[in-house]
Amino acid sequence: MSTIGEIARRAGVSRSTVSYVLSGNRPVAEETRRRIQAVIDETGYRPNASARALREGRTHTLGLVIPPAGDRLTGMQLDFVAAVVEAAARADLDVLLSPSGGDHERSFTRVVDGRRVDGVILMEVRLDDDRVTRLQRSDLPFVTIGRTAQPDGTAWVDADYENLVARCVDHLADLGHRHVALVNRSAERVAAGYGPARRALAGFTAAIAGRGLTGVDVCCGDDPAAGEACVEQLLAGAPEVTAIVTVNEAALPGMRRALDAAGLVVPRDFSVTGVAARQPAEDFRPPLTSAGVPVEEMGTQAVALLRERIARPAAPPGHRLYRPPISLRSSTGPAPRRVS
Amino acid sequence: MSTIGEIARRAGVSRSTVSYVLSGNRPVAEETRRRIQAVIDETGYRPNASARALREGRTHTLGLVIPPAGDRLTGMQLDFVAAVVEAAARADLDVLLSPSGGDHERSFTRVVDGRRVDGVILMEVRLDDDRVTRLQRSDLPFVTIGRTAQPDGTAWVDADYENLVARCVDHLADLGHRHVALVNRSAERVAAGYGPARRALAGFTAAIAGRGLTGVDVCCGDDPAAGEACVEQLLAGAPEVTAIVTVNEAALPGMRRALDAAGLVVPRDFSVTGVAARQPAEDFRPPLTSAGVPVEEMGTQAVALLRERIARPAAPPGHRLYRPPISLRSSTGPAPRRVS
DNA sequence: TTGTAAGCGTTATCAT
DNA sequence: ATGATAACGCTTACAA
Repeated sequence: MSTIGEIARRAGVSRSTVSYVLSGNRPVAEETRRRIQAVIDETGYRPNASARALREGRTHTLGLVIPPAGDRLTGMQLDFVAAVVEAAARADLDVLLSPSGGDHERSFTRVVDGRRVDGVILMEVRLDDDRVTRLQRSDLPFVTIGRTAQPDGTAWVDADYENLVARCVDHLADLGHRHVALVNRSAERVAAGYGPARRALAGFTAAIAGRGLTGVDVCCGDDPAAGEACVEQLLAGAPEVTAIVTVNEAALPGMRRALDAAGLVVPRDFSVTGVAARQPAEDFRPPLTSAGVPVEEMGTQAVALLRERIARPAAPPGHRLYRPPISLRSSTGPAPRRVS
Repeated sequence: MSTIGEIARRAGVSRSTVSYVLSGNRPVAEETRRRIQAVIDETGYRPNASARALREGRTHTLGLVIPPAGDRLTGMQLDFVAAVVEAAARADLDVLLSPSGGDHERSFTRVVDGRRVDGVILMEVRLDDDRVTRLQRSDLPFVTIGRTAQPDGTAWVDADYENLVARCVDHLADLGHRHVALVNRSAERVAAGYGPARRALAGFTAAIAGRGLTGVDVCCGDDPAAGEACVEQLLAGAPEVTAIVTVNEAALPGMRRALDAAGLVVPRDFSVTGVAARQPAEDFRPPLTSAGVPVEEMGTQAVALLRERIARPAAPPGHRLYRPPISLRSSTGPAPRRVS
C-alpha cells in the first residue's frame, strides 16, 4: 500500500517533487528525477485514483449506460459497447458500465449524481427519454447513441434509419416489387418510442407512398425464433408480398428459415434487404444486400464528441448522422412474376 | 455542485450530523433528521464518490477484465458481461470495464494498481495467464471465469469442459457412432492455452480412447463462415465421420449450412452435439442436443465469490465447477448405416 | 531547484 | 444529541 509520501521518504525528497516527476508540471533536476523514478519502478507505485480524482475534480472515467440484461443485448449493441470501450482505452479513459431501466435506477443515479464519471454515453435512447432529461439537469456532459425527438442542444450520433429504410424501399421498387413488407423491431420497442423502430416505420411509410406501392409493416422480437414466426405469418397473411425490408438483424436467421420452409428461393422468388451490421449481413444466405450501420465508427465518434464536450462544456454540442451506402450483395433481385 | 458542507450550512447543523443521517451510524434526533433530509431531497445531494472512496478505502466498484474487441466477443462472453453487471448492480456495485491484451496494457494497470476497484473479475483466462500472476502479486481480490492450470489458491468459476465433452462423446457412442469429430475453438486459442479449448480436447481424446472410437479434432474460428469451411473440409477429408461434438457455438450456423450443402439431414444422416449456451442451441435446426453452460448463474456466482473475497481476504478462496446436464433435443440420433 | 502547506469532500474519533 | 477536527492521498500555489 504505497503512497506518494512513502516514495518521497524513500527517495529523500518532498511529496511535491515526486508529484512533479509524475506529472512533469515543473522541471526536476535530472539526478533527483532519476532517483525518484528508480524508487517508483522498484515499488511499482501508482497514484491512488480516488485521491487524484478528488483533488483534480476529474475521474478520467466515462459512464456507459446500457440497456438492462433483461432484453438480451443484440449483436449491434454489443459492438457499440466494444467500440466505446476501445476508443476510451485509446484515450486512457476507463469505462464504468451502468445498466439502466428495469430496477436499476440506483445504478444510474450513482453514476450520474455521484460524480463518478466525467461524462456519460447513453445507449438505446427513446424519442422521449427521461434519462436524457435527468442528464440535462445534472450538468454532466453526455452524448447519446441514437437521438431523441428534439435532439437540438444535445450531442449525439445516430444512423439515419428513416432515410436508410426509404432507400431500401426505393431499391426494391426499382427492381419492380409492388408489395413490400417491413419487419421492424419488437412491438414493445415501437410502443416505447424507440427511435430506430419509429423512424424506420416513418421512412417505410413515406417511401411506400412516394413510390405508389402497397406496404405492410410488422413488429418482430429480437431473436431468430420471433423472426421465423413473423415471416411465417406474413407469408400466410399477405401472400402478395414479394420483398422484405428489415431493421431486425437478430431475427434474420429465423426469417431465412421461414422462407426456406415456404420453398422460396432468395432472391429468385423473394427479396430481402434492410439495415444490419456487417457480420449478420454477411452471414445471411445469400449475403444480405443492406445498409451497414458503421457501429465502430459511431462508437469512436461518440467518445470523441464526449471528450470535446468535457473539454469545452460551453461550446455547442456536436452531432453526427450516419447515412451509409447500401451494399449490394445477393439477396435482392427483380420481382418474380406471380399470379396475383 | 453541492457538498456535504453545503447541506450542513443550509440545515444549520454540522457536517458530521449530515453524514450520520446519511449513514445511520449514530442516532440523530427525529426533528433534525427530518430537517436535514428535506434539504437533501430538495437539492438532490449525493455524496462525492471519490471523496468517499478516499476516506473509506473502498470504491464500491468491481473491475471486469474483458478480451479486447479485436477478437469480436462471442455471444457467451457477452452473456457473462451482462450477468456480472446485473449481479453487481443488485449488490449496489458498479462495474469498471477493462479491455486487456492487445495494446491495452495501460488499462489493466490503471485498474489493478490504481486502487480504482475493490476487486477484479477476469474473463477468458488461459491455462498459464500472466494477468493472474500480476493480480496475485497485487493483493487485490480477484475471481477468474475459467481457471488456470494450477487453480488452487485462487477463486474461480468454470464449466467442466473436459467432462462435458466426454459425456457428449459417450452419448454418441451409445447411439452407435464409431467415428466422431471434435470442432474446437480457433487454432490461436488452442495455441494460447485457452482453458476450455485445451480441456475440451483432453476430454475428447480420453473419451474417444475410452470408448474405442476413432476421433478427429479440428480447430475452427469463432464465426459462421469458419464453421462452414471447417465442416466442408471435415466431410471431404474424413467421410467416415457420422457425428460432431462442438464447443464452438459461434460457428454453429455455418456448420449447419455445410451439412445442408452436403445433403445431410440431421439427425437422420448425421448427429451434432456439444457445449453451447441455451440460445444458440435452441436456434440450431433441429434444436441442438447440448450441455448448456449456465452463464447467468456463473456470472452471479463470480460476483458472490468476489464479494466474499473482498469481505474476508484471509479466508480460503472459493470456487465452483459447473457440470450441467446434457439437454436432449433433436440433433442427435442413431448412427446411420453407411458403406464404409 | 526544492520544500511547505492548503484544500479537494468524506467519515470517524474525540469532545461537549 | 450534536459539533469540531483529523485524516484519507493527492496536486498546486506560494515560499525559500
